[in-house]
Amino acid sequence: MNERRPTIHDVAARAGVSKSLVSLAMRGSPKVSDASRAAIEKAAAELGYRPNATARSLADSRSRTIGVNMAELDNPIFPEMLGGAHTVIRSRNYNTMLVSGERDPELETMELAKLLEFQVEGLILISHRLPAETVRSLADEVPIVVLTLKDLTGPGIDSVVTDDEAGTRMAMQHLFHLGHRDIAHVSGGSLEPAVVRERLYRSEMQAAGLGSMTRVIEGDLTNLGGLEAARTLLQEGKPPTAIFASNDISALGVMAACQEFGLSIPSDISIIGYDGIALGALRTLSLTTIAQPLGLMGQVAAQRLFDRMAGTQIDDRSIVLEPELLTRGTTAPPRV
Amino acid sequence: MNERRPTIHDVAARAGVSKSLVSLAMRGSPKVSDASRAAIEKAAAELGYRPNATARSLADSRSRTIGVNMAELDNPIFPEMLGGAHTVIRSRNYNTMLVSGERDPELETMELAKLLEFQVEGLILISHRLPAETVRSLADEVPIVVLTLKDLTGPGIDSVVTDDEAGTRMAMQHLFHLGHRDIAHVSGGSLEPAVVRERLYRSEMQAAGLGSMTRVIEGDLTNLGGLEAARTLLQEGKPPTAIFASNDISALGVMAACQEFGLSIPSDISIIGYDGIALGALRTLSLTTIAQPLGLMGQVAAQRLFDRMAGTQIDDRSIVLEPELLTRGTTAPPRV
DNA sequence: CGGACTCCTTGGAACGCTCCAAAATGCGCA
DNA sequence: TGCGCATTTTGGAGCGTTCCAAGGAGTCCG
Repeated sequence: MNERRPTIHDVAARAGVSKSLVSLAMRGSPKVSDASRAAIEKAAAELGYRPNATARSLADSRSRTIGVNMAELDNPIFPEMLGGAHTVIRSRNYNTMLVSGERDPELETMELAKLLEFQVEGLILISHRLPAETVRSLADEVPIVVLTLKDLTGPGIDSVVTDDEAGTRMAMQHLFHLGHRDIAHVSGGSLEPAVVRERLYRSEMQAAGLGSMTRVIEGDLTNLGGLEAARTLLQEGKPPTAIFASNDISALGVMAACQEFGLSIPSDISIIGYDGIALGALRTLSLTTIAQPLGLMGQVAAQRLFDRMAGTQIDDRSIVLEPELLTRGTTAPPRV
Repeated sequence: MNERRPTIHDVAARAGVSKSLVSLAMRGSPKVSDASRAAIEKAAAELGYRPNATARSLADSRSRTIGVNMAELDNPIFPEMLGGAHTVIRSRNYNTMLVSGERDPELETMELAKLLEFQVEGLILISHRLPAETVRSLADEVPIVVLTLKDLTGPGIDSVVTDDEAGTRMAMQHLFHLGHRDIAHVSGGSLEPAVVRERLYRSEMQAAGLGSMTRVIEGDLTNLGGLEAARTLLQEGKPPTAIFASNDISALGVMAACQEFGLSIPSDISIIGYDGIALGALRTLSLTTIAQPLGLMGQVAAQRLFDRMAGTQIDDRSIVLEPELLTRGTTAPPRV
């Protein structure tokens, strides 16, 4: 490796100008004469000069960095959102500092603290397990956008979500239109989106006069959880004609269980998921689902963050995007 | 947001000591008296003091940050590797700065330049599209570990790969043992691992006296590529009894094509992939594959990087990990 | 030819921390 | 009581930038 990296001083010396002028030239200021600019660029190139972003951050107290927290890697919706956010961040010439709390609130708090020490100018929480209070106190130091959870509000906190009520309604209507009446739900635990989906499942069943057929089996949004929930359900006796799973990953588990029980999809049983993970489009799976615009959510989150950072006085709010029904191969009319 | 963040001076003033002592205390130096330490901690807590990592980096010229490049997000092997690397980086109390070149060498070069400006102490290239020369010149400034490509060597460059020759041999032996002789290969383009896998497929066929049955259809490591390659193959006439795909994602495409052609897996046709993506374990898919220890590869890469950064004089080399056959549901003896 | 401008260019003071040499303090013991 | 030594504490000089007020060099015009 190198001895020492050349600094702005070295460039200045070599170009025969002052460090201040080099600083201006490096930032493309229009008030540098063509002659000086040329000399500086030449010197910089010869020395292999690279500006030191750390020093720059310190001097102008702008880190040009956004912190992103992603609690879990095993559900692909999060990397997809990350991709969207990342694109916007890069296009603004900012950097992304990524941390992961691994679902452990304490670890997560520490990781976020590190981000703040690095002076990130904004925070995107792609998924988190923090108490609302902690998030609020962080928001006191830096603007925050929370993805997928809208229950969290407060000064300096925005959220980006999709309309889970509408989405669930679309899922149920899709099944109703196909002629299903005996529809079970594999739920997803106590996190907000799962709760909403379960609630809407129930109310839609009720509204369709199918209150008595309502069946909810506890899942946990994982593949295995879906598998086991569906096994439990199918062991009980007469299978429903359709299952609405709280997310795609668990829907895939449900599919596996159905296959184990010799049910063919969609002729014996229809399955619909929620999320729209890229994976579900694989021809092998072809999962009907309610798609959230995952990449877009990430983009919108990042954009919102930049607006906020720009200081535009804007209200704290949830940005609600619309989900979309993707009819693929796992749903069909019930057998008559 | 806040007016101004408290600095070490504010803490010093409030605790009635010098800034130097606060600096020592904050870093847990043993030479601070208990009384001072208590006073400092109290003051810091009251002010909500947070050390400024940027200033610290500048002062001791250590950024405590590792840069990671991930060219593409759509093959899940990369996020899995990222997860492994991330864990190690965090455990060393370092931060991860993530960039993505989106398969565009020019963009990628710019992104990496930004990382260097941020004074990252090491670089992990989880996937990249850079000319070898560019990588070598980067390695002049900072240690680099390259994942999945071993053709790249040079001072300061290490790589972490799995033994693709052994892996491919395992795949072929697995099929041979099951009794397959008519085995086709869906290849993966010109990147190194795919080339090796294709070469070994050919030589294994040859060695088994099946040179005349060798059939390679051009794929591109994507799902769609696999789908189309397999369609082409199956249209040709008599299908092989087994297909070895260059990676899992394309193997899933191959599966879809087989289903389209009414072939059931594994009774009519066996399929084996390569990579061991988590997804392949989903019960719905149950893809037999040669697993690379993806998370471990990321961990090893990060560890290697830290060794290198510690200045231990070590040879540049490829670290080669062993792949493993995961026999799942897509392979079986051929129909007799 | 001098003043008023405009354009460029400059040195020094931040930014918030670490490092270092040196000063202050405290303690044991002769 | 005083000296030596170990333990604490301190101010100042960086780290590589940006920012700013001010200085120099031309240029134009009366």
